[in-house]
Amino acid sequence: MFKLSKKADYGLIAVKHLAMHRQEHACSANEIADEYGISVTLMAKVLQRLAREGVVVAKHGSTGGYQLAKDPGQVSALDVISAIDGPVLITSCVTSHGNCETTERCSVREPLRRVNESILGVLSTVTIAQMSEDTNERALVALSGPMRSGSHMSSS
Amino acid sequence: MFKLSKKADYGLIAVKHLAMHRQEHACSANEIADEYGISVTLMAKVLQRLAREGVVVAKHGSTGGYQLAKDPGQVSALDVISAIDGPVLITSCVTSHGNCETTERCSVREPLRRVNESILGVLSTVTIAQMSEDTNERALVALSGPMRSGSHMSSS
DNA sequence: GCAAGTCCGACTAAATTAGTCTTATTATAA
DNA sequence: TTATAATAAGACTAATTTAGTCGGACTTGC
Repeated sequence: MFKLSKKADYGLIAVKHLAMHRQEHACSANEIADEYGISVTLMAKVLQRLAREGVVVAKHGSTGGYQLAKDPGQVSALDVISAIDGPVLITSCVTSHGNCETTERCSVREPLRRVNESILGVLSTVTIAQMSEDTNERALVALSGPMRSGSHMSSS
Repeated sequence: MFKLSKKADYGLIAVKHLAMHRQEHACSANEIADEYGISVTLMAKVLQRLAREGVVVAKHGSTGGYQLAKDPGQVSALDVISAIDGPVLITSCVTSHGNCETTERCSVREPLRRVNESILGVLSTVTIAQMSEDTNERALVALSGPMRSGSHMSSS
């Protein structure tokens, strides 16, 4: 399809959570997973991947957990997504070395490469800090009423 | 991941081919698949999907084949992709009715929805006509030399 | 030193996607 | 009218990707 993997999704949730508890203690995978009703082991897996890629830092031991490695304003959604899923490429053809078997005859490659860069641009623009701000707004709205339908129509 | 499906890829190739042979006879699935070295049956499957969605029109019979339903300038990459893969949604949460189990607690939904719309915007901007133009440029360049590496660095 | 709690990496299972095969339908051409 | 060449559609298999699990290693605190 054209979808973010669930892991990347969880990764964004986790990183956002860490951003909002930045000044406090390190958050364990257990704590985060519990808060959002996600499988603990799966969340742990996502976090350790983020740690390996340097997005978060892990602290071992009984009081351990994870913390953001950088300032929330310095971490983009693209950083998180590509840390978990690898480089964002909308087609296999787009990769630097990648030539699919259709190679020279395939003329959609160049236009798609341009589209790919646009998407990278969008994703790298959005920072964790922005996503956290947005959360606060929504939380306030949620307090004033349930607000189910309406207010968001997708342009299909 | 975050990748276009192969079928969508093939769909774009096929539609582009049809755009470039617009004034001529209808192109059969066999002809297109052969030209790009793709499995005939798979290409047929992709084309019949595009026909069902109204992107191309099918002509039965011995001199039959496929033709573009609209002007190449009126068909966007998004039209082709969503015809084959369904609506483009970067997360399952983004859908109109869709509430993942994390529902209210998940605060990444709104920011991601915005990102999703940006991507839709990019994809709907690119038309088949543009992609065909681009092809012609590349063909000319290909004549003057192999040109392998260089000229495109991805921002990773 | 010992125990509790955490991270880490390899492994297995499930779901999605890619691709194939077969049969039916349609329209042209002889 | 009959043969031929094309699309249409569905079931089916295989491969890849993604989701989720398990046991081991490490660090802290008692």
